[in-house]
Amino acid sequence: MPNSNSDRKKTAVSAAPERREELLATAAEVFAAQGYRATTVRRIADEAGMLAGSLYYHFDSKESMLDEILSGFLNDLWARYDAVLAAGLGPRETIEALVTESFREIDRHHAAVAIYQKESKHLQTQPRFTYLADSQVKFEKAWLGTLERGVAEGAFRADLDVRLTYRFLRDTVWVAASWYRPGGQHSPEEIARQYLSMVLEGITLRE
Amino acid sequence: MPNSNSDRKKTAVSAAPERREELLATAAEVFAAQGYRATTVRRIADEAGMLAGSLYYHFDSKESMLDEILSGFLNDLWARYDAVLAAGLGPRETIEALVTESFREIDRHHAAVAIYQKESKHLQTQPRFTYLADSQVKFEKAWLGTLERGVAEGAFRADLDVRLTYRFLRDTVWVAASWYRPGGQHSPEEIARQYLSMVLEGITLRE
Amino acid sequence: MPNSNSDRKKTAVSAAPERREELLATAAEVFAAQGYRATTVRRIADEAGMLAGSLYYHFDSKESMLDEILSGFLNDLWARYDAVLAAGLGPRETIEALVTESFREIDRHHAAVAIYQKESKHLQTQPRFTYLADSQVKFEKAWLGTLERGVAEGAFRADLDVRLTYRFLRDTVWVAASWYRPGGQHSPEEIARQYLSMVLEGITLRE
Amino acid sequence: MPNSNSDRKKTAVSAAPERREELLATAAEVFAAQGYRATTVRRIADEAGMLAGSLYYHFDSKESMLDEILSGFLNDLWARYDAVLAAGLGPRETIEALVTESFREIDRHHAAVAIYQKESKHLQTQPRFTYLADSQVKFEKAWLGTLERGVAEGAFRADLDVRLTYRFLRDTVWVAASWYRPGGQHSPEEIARQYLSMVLEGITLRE
DNA sequence: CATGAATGAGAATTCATTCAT
DNA sequence: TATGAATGAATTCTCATTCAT
Repeated sequence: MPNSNSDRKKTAVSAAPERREELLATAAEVFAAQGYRATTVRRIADEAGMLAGSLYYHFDSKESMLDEILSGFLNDLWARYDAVLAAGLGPRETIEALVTESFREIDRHHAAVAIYQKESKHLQTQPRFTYLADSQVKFEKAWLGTLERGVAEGAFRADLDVRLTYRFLRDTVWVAASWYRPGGQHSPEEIARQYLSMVLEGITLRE
Repeated sequence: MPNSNSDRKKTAVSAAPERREELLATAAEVFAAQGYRATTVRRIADEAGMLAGSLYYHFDSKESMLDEILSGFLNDLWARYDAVLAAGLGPRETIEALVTESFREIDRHHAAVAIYQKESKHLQTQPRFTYLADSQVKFEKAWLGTLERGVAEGAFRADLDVRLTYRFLRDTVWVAASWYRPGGQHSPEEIARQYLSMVLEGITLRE
Repeated sequence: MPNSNSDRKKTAVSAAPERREELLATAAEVFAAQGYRATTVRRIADEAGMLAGSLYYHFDSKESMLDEILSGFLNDLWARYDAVLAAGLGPRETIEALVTESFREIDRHHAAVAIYQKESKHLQTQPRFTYLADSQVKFEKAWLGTLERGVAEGAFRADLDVRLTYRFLRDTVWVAASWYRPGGQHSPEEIARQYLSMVLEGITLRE
Repeated sequence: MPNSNSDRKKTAVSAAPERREELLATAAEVFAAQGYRATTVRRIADEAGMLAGSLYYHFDSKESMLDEILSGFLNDLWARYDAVLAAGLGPRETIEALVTESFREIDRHHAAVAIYQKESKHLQTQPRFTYLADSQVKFEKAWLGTLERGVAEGAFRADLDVRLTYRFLRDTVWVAASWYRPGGQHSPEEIARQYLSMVLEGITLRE
């Protein structure tokens, strides 16, 4: 598990875990909309209908809210990725499954993903968030490995720079969190299908 | 014109424009690395070898530095996009040219592009930065229009959602700013070529 | 209504109004003694026994403290002036009542009056303080009108320039705030009596 | 002489004394309009058509400009007051002459007088400006003395508090600087005449 | 004489956080 | 659990002043 923070130090009271979740969801929404730094604790409290100080009954810092949001998302993500990777699929099918799971994660945790996109790069440098870097390494291993396997097995083109392709795929998928809104026109699966079609076949028409 | 701020209100002094540019480049680098909010004016000054207060001889606020960085980038971008759009190319060639110019812009203004990526969404709501929204509208018109023309003329597949394809392309290109470093292994043109190949032909191998 | 600011935008919190009043009184005292600009927020906080930042729990800016002080004074003043003007007195009695009420206001709000004297002229130009100008217009209407009525009815001399007389009276009264200290030798009523005697009868001895 | 600063330490260059006077006049105007503290050196320089730093060729500080303005005014004032006091006039004539000279001073130095009104009280506490306090003492001696002499000789009413009357007269005269504009409708002498008439005879009509 | 570019000492303000109630 | 009131450190910005050119 990349996120050592999942075994939470008993922050404040362990009580009413639903309230925590509610508050975290609220916080995630605001972090995603305004950026972590630009978000004041007071703003989150407003949104939650309480005073800023009251949040400290539930969490011990603004940073720990962020931590919990991000590690919650990554835990969930890896549970699903690991299942895919353990399934023994071929390279193309693995990519398809990973992309689909990713869009489902965006659907489930869209605020967390948006935060992850924006903040992860410079958070990684802080000790508390090294699990972000760990996750990225593992992520790269999974995707790059699959692509290389695909090239070796003749499923994917050999004339493309694999690292470039990896980045292309990775960004392409996650950046969708910036515009995706759950409950919109397309289901995650439908978006995944279209994305995969573009990525795998290209947008050029052929007869 | 998306960036009405190009006709700059005579900020502090019109002064030595090279110094301004230097300072803006420094600021852009730091903003890109740490995020706009997380960047302190003092940090920029340190990087520039002066005291925080001294920056205010050249700019009248941290925000106006950001403004100048973003509008400078967008002005430049639109000059090139407009040239492409005025060239009367076919849809596929237009897309190729736009993608190539975009990677060249990432090369020239990589810090500005990174900032744009991270901050533009919530900056758009501030009156001072409405030109960001204007630019985005114009941007969408140019790309979406070209894609639609391509579908109509049989250059691009008709079975894909065009808006989705547009977002896919757009994100695909710009997000590269997050990892691109000028002077790296690949030239902007080389990256553009690979990206275009993926996007146009897909990554699947065919005989 | 001259002081549109009386319907206060819910500043920080509506909170314990006594604390606010205490703090405002402290602030007014310091503003009056040192001048608004020369007064630091830190000085007010010191005087109030708290840290500078803590003041911002109660007020959202130094300026809003000033605003509240001045509009509080003017609200009070106009309540009393309006009562006098509605009482249907003759010109001389009206002048006597206005002068007396004015000295009572100086007694009640001596710091606010001193601030008003020093700062009102250049504050009027700021949008937030237009009510100062409005008040002055209303003020002039009340006093000038009464003087003119007095001249018309033969109560006051006709050979004096009425506007000059108005300014003379107005300044004469308010400038007293610069030396008046509540609880001093003379009551406001006693001072009013002497001032009225000078203004109405002159200082020359006659048999 | 109360203003020991008239024998100026050779500030910067003694050169071009007309330029100094011009600059001081400009500074005085701005100080009077915005208040000393609220006036920035940059604003004065703007008004004078130069850059802020350039002022320091002429003066060694913002404070020394203020000093020069105030002491210039007081020197001039006392030259005239002393002449009046030395003329051996009766109390009423002395008062008349002092009032008239005062309004002439307001005409000549209206900005300086306005500044004096606003700032003198708290400047007095600074060592550099003790001459303001000295002047006030001398001033009180001259006016109070004349009033007392007038009461003793039967020229003025004995039923008024002399100190109150003194303050009344003093304030009444100087405060006029806040609205007086040279070149306006009334000459200083005309204003003096009306003021004296009010103060001496009162504003009540008598047959 | 004047400019341009800085300095450095505050100033107001923000905000995460604490804590007694 | 939540509130109200504060703390204190940091942050942006201001401005008088300096000084080499």
